[in-house]
Amino acid sequence: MPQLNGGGGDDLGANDELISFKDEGEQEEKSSENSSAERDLADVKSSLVNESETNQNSSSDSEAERRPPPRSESFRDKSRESLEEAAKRQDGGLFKGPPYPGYPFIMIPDLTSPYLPNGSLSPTARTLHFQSGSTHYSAYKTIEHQIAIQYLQMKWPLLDVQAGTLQSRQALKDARSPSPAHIVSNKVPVVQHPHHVHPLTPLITYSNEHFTPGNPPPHLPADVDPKTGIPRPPHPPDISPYYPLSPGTVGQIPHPLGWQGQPVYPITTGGFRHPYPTALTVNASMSSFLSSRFPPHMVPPHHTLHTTGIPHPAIVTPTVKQESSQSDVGSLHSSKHQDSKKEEEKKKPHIKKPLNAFMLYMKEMRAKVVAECTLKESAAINQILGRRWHALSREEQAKYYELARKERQLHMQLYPGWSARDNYEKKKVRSLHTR
DNA sequence: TAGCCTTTGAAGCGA
DNA sequence: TCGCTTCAAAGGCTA
Repeated sequence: MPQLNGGGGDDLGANDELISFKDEGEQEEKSSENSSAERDLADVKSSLVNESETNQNSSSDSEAERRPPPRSESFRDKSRESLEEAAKRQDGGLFKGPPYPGYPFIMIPDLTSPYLPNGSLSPTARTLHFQSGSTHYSAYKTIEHQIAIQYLQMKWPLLDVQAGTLQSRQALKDARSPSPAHIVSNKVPVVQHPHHVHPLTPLITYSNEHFTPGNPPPHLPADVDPKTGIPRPPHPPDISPYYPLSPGTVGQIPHPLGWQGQPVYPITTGGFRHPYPTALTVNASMSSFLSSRFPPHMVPPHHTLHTTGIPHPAIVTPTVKQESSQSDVGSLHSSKHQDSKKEEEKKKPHIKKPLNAFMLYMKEMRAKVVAECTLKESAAINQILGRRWHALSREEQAKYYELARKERQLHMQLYPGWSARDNYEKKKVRSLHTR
């Protein structure tokens, strides 16, 4: 497993996956990623994925430059000309490039100076400094700092963390992703498009409302307010920006990214009986989160949101049971129904497995891939995402491994007795029948 | 309408 | 310990 600290960690991925990146040079990785959308789209559009293809014609130099040799994307090299032709065709129509300027490439922190005098990052500079490589990662003193910054960019893909560009992008954000905008304005979001809900929302919900629009650009100290210049408390190295709260302590922990000492986790403990002991503040962000993670009928109206009792995304209330109960109201009151209802009530809510690193990555990038191409089938999208996952640099992958690790840690804290076996056995019966 | 497809990673389980 | 299996998300597709 790759580790942020270089070894001995728990679960940052397979070493064999990352070894190949060590000698390939991340610069090529970045460059390849820049064009990965076109190639991915071309691949998918031409033939989705033909796993049976061989590497007989894989001697393309340009291809070798863009892709790590160990990752023999066998299907990629076949009919390269046709793929390029397909890409050209799509380039003129279907493929329009990333709809979000600088995203996801902006996720790559760069300490060079592609920024405009006002601190913003010119679109051209974004591309250029993206292609210039990632050697500046070393400028970050700690991986956690890096993750925190990247997290800000992940949380709001449309939000240019560079100070000064916020207004120019506000229109775009408002039009396509209300999350940054409404958080900025502290207004209640009206509609949260599922595709633009940040996939890491489950994590964010534990620390939402803390990322104000003036998040410092990566090249600025994270603890300085880019607007006011007021230094902010640095991120405590021992507290995760994603899971800083633990039962009983969350109320006293000011979020490291919080502003002017604002309590980030206002905790109300009264009457909380949910498996999640840490009462989560329900606000605009949470409302959006609920809308995206739960069926509409499960999402209470915003005005009824309470500061407690918010289910964790991992908890799936048996909606079918609820619907069936509602449909039976006033119709049947047989004892059989009542018995089954009691049994259902006794059943524990379905606690889902915590998402792994790739799942987190998929959730984040799915909307982008869908936006770049017209594909909507998850099977095809996942193929693209799987390849992009392998194309990620170690740092980028480590970011998701770290998120997944924290997700599991939180999951363990919230559900001490939960085991993957609980869900495993439920579907095992079905699988035995179907497979 | 349930299940499949497709991806990676975590976890469980049996040998 | 190793290898296999299941599940997590997602949405179109299929029987």
